[in-house]
Amino acid sequence: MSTPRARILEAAVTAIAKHGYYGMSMRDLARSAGRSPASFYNHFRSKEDVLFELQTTAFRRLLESGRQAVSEAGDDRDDQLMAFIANHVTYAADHRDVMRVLVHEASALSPERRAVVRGLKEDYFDVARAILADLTGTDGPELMRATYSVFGMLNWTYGWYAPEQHGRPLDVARTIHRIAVHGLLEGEPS
Amino acid sequence: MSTPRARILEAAVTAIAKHGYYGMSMRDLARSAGRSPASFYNHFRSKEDVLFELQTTAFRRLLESGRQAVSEAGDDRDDQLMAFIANHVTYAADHRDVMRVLVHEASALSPERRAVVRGLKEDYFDVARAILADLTGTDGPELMRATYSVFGMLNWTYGWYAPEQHGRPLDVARTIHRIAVHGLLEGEPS
DNA sequence: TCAAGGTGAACGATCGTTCGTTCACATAGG
DNA sequence: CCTATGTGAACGAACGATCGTTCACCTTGA
Repeated sequence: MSTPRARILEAAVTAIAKHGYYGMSMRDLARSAGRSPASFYNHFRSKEDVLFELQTTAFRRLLESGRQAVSEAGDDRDDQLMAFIANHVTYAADHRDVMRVLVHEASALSPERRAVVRGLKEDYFDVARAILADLTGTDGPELMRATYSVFGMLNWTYGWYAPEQHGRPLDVARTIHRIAVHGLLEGEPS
Repeated sequence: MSTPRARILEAAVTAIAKHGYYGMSMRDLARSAGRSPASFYNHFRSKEDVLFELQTTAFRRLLESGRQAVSEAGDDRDDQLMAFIANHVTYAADHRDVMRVLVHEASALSPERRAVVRGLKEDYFDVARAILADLTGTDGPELMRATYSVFGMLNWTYGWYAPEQHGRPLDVARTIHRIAVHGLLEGEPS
């Protein structure tokens, strides 16, 4: 069963990912969701509400599954990092349009709502930062640069990953984890 | 001296980076550039022309400076990679709005123009891929995953780098280069 | 019979763009 | 040294189209 709300959200993810928030018209969205533009307003109060709901629910899901994956990975920091990376890459591969909306369309929200999303983003960031802090023993700007760099590898995947060319999501996760921990030259003399 | 075209392009970069291509109105752009909306059309044929010119000139500049940096780095692959990374990070730090437009706004162009930009992107990608291929001895999907991951670290910088918090651009470049080559655990027992 | 959810039409606003005109200035003819 | 003519760039106003949203009304299932 799919409620009207769910159908609209689903169509909105696709449309926003393709054309951007401002590039998606309500008429296009309604047509994709199989209803009239007017019907939309029986389920949402405004266009911005849809974007906000998309971003918050997706981020909460990602945050929650990330925390759970880490907690199930045991005490080894390396395993925890791999679990975090694998969860993120798998989620991104399964919800590419959602990831694109998360990365691209934060600035279209009102300041208050943008702050909510930013808060979720920081919570998620801190999960990885804590692991990397223990793993590397660094802190301060160097820890921040390293954490952001790892997130760079993770967040960029939505833009290039194609299953038929780049292997399974877990292959991508392993590559990223290996680079993060050992670099490209693992096992070779430097 | 700044020509009218240059002033418009400058204002457009800022406006598109802030609101997105569809979110930037011609009236806002004209006001930021200190002229009327009508005057704009004495210098450009359409709104899309501005985006296209922005993306192509910026990408060509980045591509050219990247190639030059690599060619000046000598024969050592590791030095070449560092030169490529440093050039990219420095450019991104000096032109953050441009980088945001490059990363976010490719889909607003017509298919033909999008293909042109994609071609530049692939040329730039290949510069790094060639270095990484020699450096790691890998190829195929694993090489692709690794190259994309390095680009992830690079392209993500525009979103988080703040000079007052994260050191100089060269510090960021060194962190990324170190992770790419040796990983986070350089010098430590694994 | 009555709410819940659907719709076409229309709202005012704003979109990218064009139009007709004016202004500043450069060049050339006498 | 004037004046005439041409030109590039500026402008306010307006174009038709489309924007997000609302309204009055219709259908439908309990």
